[in-house]
This record gives sequence, structure tokens and C-alpha cells, in this order.
Amino acid sequence: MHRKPSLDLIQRGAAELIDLEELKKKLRRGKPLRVKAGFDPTAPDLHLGHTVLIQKLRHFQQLGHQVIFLIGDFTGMIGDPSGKSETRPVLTREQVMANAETYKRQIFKILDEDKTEIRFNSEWMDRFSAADFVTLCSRYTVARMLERDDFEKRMHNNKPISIHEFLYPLVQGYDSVALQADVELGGTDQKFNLLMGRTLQSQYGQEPQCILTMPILEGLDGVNKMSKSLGNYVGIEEPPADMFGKLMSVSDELMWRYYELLSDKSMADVTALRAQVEAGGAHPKTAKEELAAEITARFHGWAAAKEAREGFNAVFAKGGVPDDMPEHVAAQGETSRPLAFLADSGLAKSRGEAKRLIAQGALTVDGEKCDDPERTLGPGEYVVKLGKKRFLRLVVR
RNA sequence: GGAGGGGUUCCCGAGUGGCCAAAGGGAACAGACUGUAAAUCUGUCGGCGUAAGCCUUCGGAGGUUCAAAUCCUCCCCCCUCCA
Repeated sequence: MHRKPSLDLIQRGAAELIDLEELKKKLRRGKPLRVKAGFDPTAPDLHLGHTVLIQKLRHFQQLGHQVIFLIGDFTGMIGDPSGKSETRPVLTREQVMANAETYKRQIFKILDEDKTEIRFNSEWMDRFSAADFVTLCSRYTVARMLERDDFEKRMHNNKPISIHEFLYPLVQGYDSVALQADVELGGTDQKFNLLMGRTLQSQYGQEPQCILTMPILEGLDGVNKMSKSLGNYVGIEEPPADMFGKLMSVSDELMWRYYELLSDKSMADVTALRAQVEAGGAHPKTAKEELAAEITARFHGWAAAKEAREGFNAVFAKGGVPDDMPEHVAAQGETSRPLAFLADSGLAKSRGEAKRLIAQGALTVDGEKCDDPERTLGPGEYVVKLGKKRFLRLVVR
């Protein structure tokens, strides 16, 4: 049996598919599959890490399947044990709906709105009775629950596990029952939760879903996973210049990872490019620019991407200044001293930091290095640069 | 319920009365080198102040003392073993 192109697309970039034969069987029926992926109701600011998954959803849409974008507003009350254990504020109905709107605005840059169903798990969980919960809990054992690597690790490291955290995988799994999902997508860190869906579906008399895991995208630091709280992310609604710049700051090694997980280039092309760079036939910086441009264009269009690329090179390669930078107005005198305006404008966190940075030679005014924190500037307009990335248009009156 | 261990600056982690804004490491930031890459070297890394110095910080609240992260009391939280 030769592989179908549709299976190639589904598996492209995926970490793991459970189970290939089952999926083939489902596909053979010819009916559109119900493909589910769950999202946190509290984090409506999507970043590139999320897009790995969303693009996979798009692949399914391209193949004619039904995508269910599930917002876990009920599970949000629990907090996914996979992440850091933060106490989650309980969201009001209004907040959830507002976040859903934000999601829509963002995901429909990638997904086809007509082929996307947006659901909330509070739809069925709010009606779940205590008895229903007991039944649900009876479908799984503590021992198996503790097999989950996160729980296992925490047990081992003497870290607390609250009982309600056991409910998260159970509810997520039950969502698949309620939605009669054929396939569920998630990051590799979600594997346990995804498998729970399979188990519970069989327990509730349904055919188990297939699960497809996608690799977790490393953040800009190349070490931790991309996340907002770690500040190593690229938000998909960031201005083109920021998006491009952040992608350019990524290490060469990480660039290839991004190519693999974020680019639409075929893997063959990526491999060829990498070989060329490593052989010295192409400059890694150029390869990085190509990648940054492709991703920027995905969210802002090619014109904006081109502009961002040119701006980047003008500012950083040729030492120019960005087109738009924050503006700060100071009165001549006390507040037109570097120490004062750097802190007042927020360019530096405090006067102490401003002083230290100046002492280290990080301050440039109109291209001239300035090492005197007390030198008051006269009336006029100045371009202030602090360090490599911080710019300010200073107006002194 | 009983016994014991622990909560330190962004993170890890030293510190058991003054020399502690608090060792060391990591992260971060700045400078050099570059391609706003990596690696490396150097420096900075609570706030205010030109400075002397002052203020805030060591789970929380009180107390002892000239002086507390360090001692005492109560409280909160975490962990281990036993039940």
C-alpha cells in the first residue's frame, strides 16, 4: 500500500501519531474527521509556539476535515498541571467571551473560519453533576494517574500535587467524549492528557480518538519552551519590525529548528539550505532573514515583511535609527539630564540603572557617545540610543 | 493526629547577632569581538542621592537587643516519616 499525500501532510513535522492504522481506518470511511485541540482561556495572546499546532489544524482543514477549537474555560479553573502551578483566577463569563473574540481574531489569520467550530467545555461541564463526576473518576486509577511524568516528577521531588489537579486530565479527556472527537492535537507535553481522551472514549463506548502530538517550540533563548511568562516569545500580533527583529536575534542553531517547525518550506529545501550554509556557500544571516521574512509575512503580508527587513538592516547593519521609536518630552534643565530623561521616559528602569549604563558607555545621543549623566541637553530634538536595542526620540523644550 | 526538616534578593543556593543589600552559580543587561548568532573576555546586576549617606528587602505579624536574615512568641505555607 503506498502512502497517500494526505497522510504525509498530516504527519509533517509531527512528533508522534497514535495510531497510524487507526487513523487510516478513520480516513477510509471518507467522512470528514472531527479534529479537536484545546486552548487555555486565560492566554489569548498567541505566539509562534501556538502556531505550530494551529498550522497543523489548518493542514486538516486543507484536507476537508472539521476543526474544533476548544476553549477550556472550565478546565481553566483547575489549571493544567503540565505547566507551572500558578493559581488561576476564575474568569467571568464576560472575560471568557472577550478572550474568545481575541482568539478568533488571531487564529483566523491561519485557520479557515468557515471550517472551524469554536466550543467551550463549560457547555457540558457546567451541567456535570457530582454523580457524573464520581462516574468519571471511577474510570481511571490513581496508579495510572501517577504515571504521568509531571506527577511522577513532583512525587519524586517532594513537590505538592493537589487532588483537583487529577481532574484536569479527566475533564480534558471527557471533552473528547462530549465532542466525539476523531483526532486530538496537542504538544508533546500533552500526551498524557490526549491519551486520557482515548481511554475515556472507550470507557464511554466510543471509538478512541487518534492523537497527534507536535513538538514544543523552543523560545528565543533556545532553551526553554516558548512562553509568555518567560518572555522568550514572538507574539503573532506584534508589529512587523519587532517580529522580524526578534527572529533575527535567534541563534543559528535555533534557526534550523524554527525552519523545521514554522516554515512552509519543504523539509527537502530546508535541508538543502542548511547544507549550503554549513558548506560556506550561503551566509547564515541571510538564511535567518529569509526565515524572519517568511514568518513576518504570514501575519502582516509581504510588503510589511519587506519593510521590516529593510528597516532592520538600516538600523542594525548600518547603524541607523528605527522609523518609529517612543518619544519623550523634557524641559530644559533638571529633566534634560541623561540621568533624568532616561529614567523618566522608561528607557532605563531607574536612575541607578541609567547611571550604570552610562558608566558602561551604553548611551549615545545623536550618534555621539555620551558618558556624562549630568550633561543637560539644550532645546531641540535628539535621537537617544541606550545599549543596542533601546531607542528614544527626545524633545527638549 | 505524632515526630522531624524547610520557606533568603528574577531563579538555584550560601549565610545562625554587627565586617550583609546579603557568598557562589544561572539568567538578564552593558562594553569588546561580530552577523542585534554562538563562543569568549570585561563590567553591572534593590531604590533615592554628585557624594557621605539614607530608605526598602531574607514567608507574615509582634518582641528582645545599641544592633536581627540570624534570638524569642504567635501565625501562614511546603516537605519527609509514622498513623
